[in-house]
Amino acid sequence: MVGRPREFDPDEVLEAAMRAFWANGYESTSLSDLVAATGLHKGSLYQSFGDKHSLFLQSLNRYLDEVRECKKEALANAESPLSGIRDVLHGFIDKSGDGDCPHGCLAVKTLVEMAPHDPEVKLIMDKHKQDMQGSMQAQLEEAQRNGELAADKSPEMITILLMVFMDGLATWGNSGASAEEGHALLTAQLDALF
Amino acid sequence: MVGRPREFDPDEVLEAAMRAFWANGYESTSLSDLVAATGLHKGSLYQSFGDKHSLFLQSLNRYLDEVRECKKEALANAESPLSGIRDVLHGFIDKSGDGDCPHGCLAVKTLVEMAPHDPEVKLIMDKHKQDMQGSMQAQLEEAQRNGELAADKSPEMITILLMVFMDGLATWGNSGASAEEGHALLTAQLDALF
DNA sequence: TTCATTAGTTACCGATCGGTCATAAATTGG
DNA sequence: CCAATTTATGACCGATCGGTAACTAATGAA
Repeated sequence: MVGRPREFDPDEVLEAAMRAFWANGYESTSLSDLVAATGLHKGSLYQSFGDKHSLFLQSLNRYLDEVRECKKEALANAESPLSGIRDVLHGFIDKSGDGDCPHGCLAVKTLVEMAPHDPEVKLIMDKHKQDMQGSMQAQLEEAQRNGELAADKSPEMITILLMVFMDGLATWGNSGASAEEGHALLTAQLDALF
Repeated sequence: MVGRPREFDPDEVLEAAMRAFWANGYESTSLSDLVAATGLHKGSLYQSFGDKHSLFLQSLNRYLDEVRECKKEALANAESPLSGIRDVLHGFIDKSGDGDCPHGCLAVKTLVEMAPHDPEVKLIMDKHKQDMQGSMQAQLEEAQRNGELAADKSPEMITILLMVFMDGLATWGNSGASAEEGHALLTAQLDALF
């Protein structure tokens, strides 16, 4: 038996909630904020997504899925392993700063705000880190086999340095840096490492 | 005329409050937490330090003062301009992770959590950034004059890349990296840039 | 000793927090 | 049309939030 049909698109609602968390972080985003952002009422939110923490986890996963999708696309269309890396990272900068998205990176915000004391969040972030690290390192190893990356470089170390750099760039962005500055810094960092 | 003498050391109290904010961030640190951390009552906190936001600003300034003091010492005792830079940054890693301090960096936490929507905090952080950037860049320029740093390097770019890297490292630390890993990564980053 | 002044303590404030529940509305199967 | 089921809505919950005011305690100056 089928009851009353829902009047909203769960996907749109989750997207709206994600943006709210993205803009303000977990603690500073109240249920009222989420109600305002999504357009539906408290009860409906709870019925469809569970409590605030659960809604956050779903928002976070959605965000990370988009990040991974973005990475996957960039790597698929890349001309070479090394330029794939470049494309992925420059793409992240574009995504973080474009007009309709809140500034900064939800992943970094979450890492700083929640990971230290929230095991569920930490698990998700650790998994994501593994995924990013794994694919970037694989890419660099292939670049090394192709001769695109010098043999004396360490793919693992370069990968980590790039990931740390991207985390730092997201933080740096909070003090007002633009996307262009971000691209310039990333280019310099890549030149230093390759 | 002199009234009843205060029964606590304002400096110790501010240190305790700072650690509380450091460990949990601004929003997640409630007045009850601060009362528990400092040992005094709400009323005394307000009388001596103003409201929560004001107390946070004082805690933040105290933290940043310590950071600058740490930097100043390291530079004063350095064998050369470039090793001064190394000492400062490795010193930061030691300070962030040692036993009696909360993990991570209050500055980065604050940058991520508050700077985007708190102008007073942003001003403080911008000033701090200027200070750090200025002294590091000056150090690198001197290194360049001494021939310790190659002439074709850009002191400004290296400075920013190092600051971004340190921000990233603080974030990275939230997913469980140890101080030793931090030192190893910093060494690699320095080797890439110098 | 008295009094002004400052600090410590407690009870209390309205607002908001995250979360629940009873009810109304909308749908399909019988 | 009626019952069963699901969703939407808004009133309501206790707890906690940051903040305040009234009162007590301790001090030095007069």
